[in-house]
This record gives sequence, C-alpha cells and structure tokens, in this order.
Amino acid sequence: MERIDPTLALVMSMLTERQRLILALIVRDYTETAQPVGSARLVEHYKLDLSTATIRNEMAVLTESGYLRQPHTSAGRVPTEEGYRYFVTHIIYQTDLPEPARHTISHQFHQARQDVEQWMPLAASILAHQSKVASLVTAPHADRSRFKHLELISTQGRQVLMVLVMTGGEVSQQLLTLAEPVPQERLSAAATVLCAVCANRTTEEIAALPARSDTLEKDILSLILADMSRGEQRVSGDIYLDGLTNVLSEPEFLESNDARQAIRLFEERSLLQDLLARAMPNGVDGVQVLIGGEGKWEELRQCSVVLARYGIPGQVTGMLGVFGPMRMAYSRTIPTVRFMADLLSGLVSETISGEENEF
Amino acid sequence: MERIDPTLALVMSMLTERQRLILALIVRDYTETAQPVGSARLVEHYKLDLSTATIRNEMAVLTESGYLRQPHTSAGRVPTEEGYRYFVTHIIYQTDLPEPARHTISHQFHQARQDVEQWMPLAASILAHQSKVASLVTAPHADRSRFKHLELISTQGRQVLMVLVMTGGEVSQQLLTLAEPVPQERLSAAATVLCAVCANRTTEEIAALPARSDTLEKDILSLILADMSRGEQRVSGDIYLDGLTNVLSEPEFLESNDARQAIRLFEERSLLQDLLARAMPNGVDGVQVLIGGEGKWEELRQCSVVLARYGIPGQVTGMLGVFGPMRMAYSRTIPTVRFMADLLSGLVSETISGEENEF
DNA sequence: TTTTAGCACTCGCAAGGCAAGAGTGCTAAT
DNA sequence: ATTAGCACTCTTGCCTTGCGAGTGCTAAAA
Repeated sequence: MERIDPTLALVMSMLTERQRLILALIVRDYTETAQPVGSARLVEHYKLDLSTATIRNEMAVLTESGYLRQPHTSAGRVPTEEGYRYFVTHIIYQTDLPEPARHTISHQFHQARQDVEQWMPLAASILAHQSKVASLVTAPHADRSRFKHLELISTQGRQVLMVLVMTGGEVSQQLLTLAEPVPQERLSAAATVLCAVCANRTTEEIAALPARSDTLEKDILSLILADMSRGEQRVSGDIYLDGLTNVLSEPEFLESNDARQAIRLFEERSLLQDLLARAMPNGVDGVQVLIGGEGKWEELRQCSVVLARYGIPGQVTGMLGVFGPMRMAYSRTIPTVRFMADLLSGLVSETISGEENEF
Repeated sequence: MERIDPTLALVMSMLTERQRLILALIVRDYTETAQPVGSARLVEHYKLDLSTATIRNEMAVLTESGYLRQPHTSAGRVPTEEGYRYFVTHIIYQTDLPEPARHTISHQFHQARQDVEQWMPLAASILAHQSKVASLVTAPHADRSRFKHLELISTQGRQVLMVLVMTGGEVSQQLLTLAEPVPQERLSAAATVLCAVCANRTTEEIAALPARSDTLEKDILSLILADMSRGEQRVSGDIYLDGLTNVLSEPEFLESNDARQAIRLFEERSLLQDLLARAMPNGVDGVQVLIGGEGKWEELRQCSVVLARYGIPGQVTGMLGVFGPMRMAYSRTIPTVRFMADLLSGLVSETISGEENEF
C-alpha cells in the first residue's frame, strides 16, 4: 500500500533494479530446478546480502504486479507468463550467444558446408542440442522461383517421372501417366524443347508464353506450371524436427495431458504450418517468442516457442526455432535461435545470390 | 504335476486348442485394456462356457510354461515376451488385413499416385493411423544406381551447386567450391559433356572410363563418383517417422523411463540405421517382429518393432514398419505392415522396372 | 524510511493404519 | 475332467496425523 502503487508499476513496467534482479534469479532458478523458489533459497543460493524478509516483501510486490505467483500458500514463487515476458523483453533480449558456442556451431556447419542436403537436418540437430529442447527448421522457400531444368524419364508403359529443377536448387519430382506410351527419345526431345523455352523464366512468364502446338509439350507445360505455382503457394517446404526427446523428459510433460497435445501440434504438419504462418506473418522480423500460447493456441498453454525467419526477405526465406516447456532457458535459446538464423541466412544468400546477380 | 509335463509343453509348443484360445484372449484383452486379465473377466467378457476355476487351471499351466506371468499375487495375468511370440508366430501370423482397410489404404495411395515425393510421408502417415502406433518408412535405395543427368548451377563466385539425378529418380545436391570462378556457360558445357559420357552407367563403369583431359571435367567427375558411391553405401536414404504421439499416450510410457529412451533411439538416426541393419540383414524377407528388444536392444525392453522390407530385392529396396509398446495389437499391425510393404513394392517396381527393361 | 527478526498460520506431502476388493490356488465334490 | 467353495494374499484407496516449508504480518532496529 504505502510502497508503490502496484497498478502504476504494472502499466509502466517500473520495477526497481532489485526487483528485476529478484525476478531474474527466480526465473533462472526455476528453469533449472523446476521447483518453486522460496525466499530462503534465493538468499543462500545466490549469496544475496539481504534478509529473507526483504526478499519476501519484494516478492509480494512482484506477485501483486502479476509477474510471480504461488502454486499454493506454503510454496515458493513461480514466474507467470507476464514474468517470463518481462524477463525476455526487458532483461535478456539483447544478450548475445557466448563465443565458445558460436565457435562450436560455426565449426559444425563448416564441416558440412558442401552437403546442401544436410544443412537443414544439421541445423535442427544443433539447435536441439544447444538449447536442450525440441527444434524445428523449415527448408528455405523461394517466393518467386525460376525454371532451371526439366527431365522426363520414361519408366513403364505410359508412366513418366518428371524431375523439375528450379534456380536456387529446389527439386521436385512427379509421376505422370500419359494418355498413350511415348518412347524415351520423344520425351527427351520434348524436355529439351521445353527447357529452352522456359529457361530462367518465372511462373508468370511461362504462363504468358504462346501455347505449344505439340500436344505432349502442351500437357507437360501445364503440369510444370501447376507444379511451380504449387511450390510457390506452399508456406514452406519440408520441415525438420529434432530433439523431441529433450522435451519429453521435462517434468511438466510427465503427467500433464495438454503437454502431449502440444507435441501432436508438431507432428501434424498442417497445424504446424498454420502456427508458423500466424506466428510470423510476412514482414515480421527478428526473434519472436510465444509464451504459453499467448492466448491464441490452447494446446501451447504450457509451452513456449521461439521463432525466427532466415534467408533473404522477399526472395528466399525459411523459419527455424525451438519448442519447449514455458519454463525454458530463454537466456540460452533466444541467442541461439538468433545466431542460427543469421548463420543460415548467410549460407542461403551465398547459394542463391549469384543467381540473382545474373539479371 | 499330474496334468502335462510343463517342460514338454514348452519345448514342443504343445498347447491344447483351449490353451491357445485362452492365451489369444488374454493377449487381446490386455492389448485393449492395459490391465492384467483375471479369470472372471475372461469368462464373462468373452462368454466362455467354462467356469473361472477351469480357466484358472489353464492359466496356471500357461504361466508354468512361461507364456503368462502375474505382476503380483492378487492380480490377473499378463503375457510374457514368450507369450507374445507364441501369439504372433502360431496364432495370427497368417492373418490378412481385412478388405475394408485394404481398400482404404489403396484409395489413399491412388490419390497421391502422381506425387512421388509424397509417397514416403504418406506411407508413414497411413501406417501410423492404421495401426495406432508410431511408424517409420525409409526411402527406397538402389543397390546399384545408374547416372541419369547432371546439372551445374553457378551461384556466387567460385561456388557451384551440383544436382545429380539417378535412374530411378534419386536426386542429390551438393555445393562445391572451385579453385577459381568459372562462368555458367563453361559449367553448362562441362555438364553436357559429362552427361553424354556417363549416361546410364553405373559407378564401376564410370570409374573405369579414361581420365578426362579437361581439369574441370576431371574434378567434377571425381565428385560425381564420390557422391554416387556414397549414395550406394548408405544403408538407406531419408527416414520418415509418424505417429510418435500415438505411442506417447500409451500408459506404459507415462512413467517408465526406459520407454522414453526407446523414442530417443528413433530420433537418433544413426542408432536407427544400426537397428534396421541388424534387425533385417540382407536376404531376410517377410515381416520381422522384434518383441521386447529380443535381448539385443536394452532400450527396447518394453517395446516391439514390426519391420518389413519392400521394393525389388537386389535392386531397389527400403524398409517400413511400426514401433510401439510390447502390448501392441499385433493382429492388426503385422497384416498392415505386410500389406503396405507389398503396396510400396508395387509402386517402386512400376517406377523403375521400365528403366531396367531398357537394357 | 528501509530493513530485519520473530512468530503465528496455512497447506502440501509423506507415513502409517485400516477396510475393501480382486484374484488366486487348493481341496473336495460332481 | 470340471467346478463350487473357501481361505489366503496383496494391491488400492482412503483417512488421519505430524512434519516442514514457506508465507505474511507486526514490531523493533538501523
């Protein structure tokens, strides 16, 4: 009553330096031990030069302000969602990943530099191991891709395997069934013609081309168009997950039922796509932190998601991030996600920028 | 004592028809309810025309023979690993998947027939949904693949993206860094030359070719060789998982710690590769059932794995299967795995048999 | 005005005891 | 060969109780 108007403190985020310290320590201790933090533990474990009574008073303020809560009367304090949010936005957001970790990650990536197909699973694996939670990485996806090459492979009878290569290295395969059998030579000829016609063109440019007189070529062309626009509409390509077991062993996932629902969200790709699209709409940049579902995702009530976009905005982008219990080591995961996003951005721009420069 | 020599019964698998029935019912009931099955429950729930005492006598025999056990004195019976094994090998192994399920699966696959890239994830998804446990599918992998096409894409400065297409439709990408910048026209020319030289040849045949005089072509050729042999050595390509959440909600996974270790086995791809290789060495055919790790895999003590190979033996093969608690509905999963393996075999042979016929 | 010692109070949690119930094995009768 | 009956065992749920952790408040000290 006589100290600080709690409403004022809430609205203006006006915490004293000491209150911020106590909040930070409680968040830190709770993320490590998963046990509610009491005043005595705080004093003795972090060598605070204060009495437990003083801590209790400060904790009472933080509780009134909505940053802490008590599971029950005779337990210590636990951060609320607002508590985590304050911690993330006002205390550790700017922290950089420490040099040793940066070095380790760079090194691991350098070793796999050549092997493009390993980039995404490797990124997911590193993210999971570094942050000790589950990770997800979506393959980079071009907003507008250009035709590079077409391959038509006769397999059996009327069946043909079509392999489409885009600038930027995206590859898609499709199995066609033609109206009648066509010899391989004829297919190769058609592919050569279409390659020449479509080379380096976008979906729109190909669509605007005059119709082919040859029936086979015409049919294939329409399939190419369909495939390309399908690729462009997809929010993201493949999704790589790793480290789900890290999350499973967390205590909050042992009993709680809705924690398992959260994992379901990550298995059901369509739901995940929706989550990504809504959490990071176009134009949003930087690291996004969703704490406890933010009221929008009921399944994520006990979980947090840290997301970032990587790549070249407007050209080729993907997303990566981590997923774990709300009680997550944000001071570790946020810098890690940011660093990995920058790193992948570098790799992607190296791979495709040459392409773009040709124009 | 005065009934049947239990050792004899064990060694010769000599169970009476009634004992087999009781074993089957206990397995069935236990897989459904996850509760130990008592004599009373068996009689009333399955309308047996016997008294509970008779059932108890038979259950005592089955227990002495090692097919059943009691978690504790006042509980019902639970199948042992030997019990499951007997059930699988002597009771339901030949069962076919019922027609409605076959129809559903075929239908789902027919719809995605065109989209080669969707086959594996679709197979994993169907397997998981049909059998209500976790599923895994490895991409088909050619023992000896033949070169089909090469694409060299200049990206930036000395960096080049190499896209390699094999007969059978396997595609691999690799990022190279050349000693010095090379214009795209030069790269395309080299690719065309190498395409002509290597077309339809195996790794061995390409290795036996006379060395190229051109340095660039020579370097690329050695990279192609490395990539192709790497692809051949790999036990299997990508691995698709699905339905892990099905397994997570099973009661034995709630508390047990080593159940979570089992899931770790499936996340760590290298461990999984090892498991697959050892569980299904070359030449082994048909559906393999690993019950409780079979003494070889400590992590799988509480779990079972049902595996089958698909494809064309000696040419292109992959594996698929399911993973779940030992208390699994084998009568459902085994026919499902068998059916799916046959179905994928059909698809794969359609895709590649034409290729092979060209020779 | 801020900090701290002291104290009463609350409440979760583990331990112990008890009754109920489930399921068995054995024996004797059918 | 089967079954009814019964004594026995052991889990499970429930209740009680005591302990301990942690708090908030008040009054004194800095």
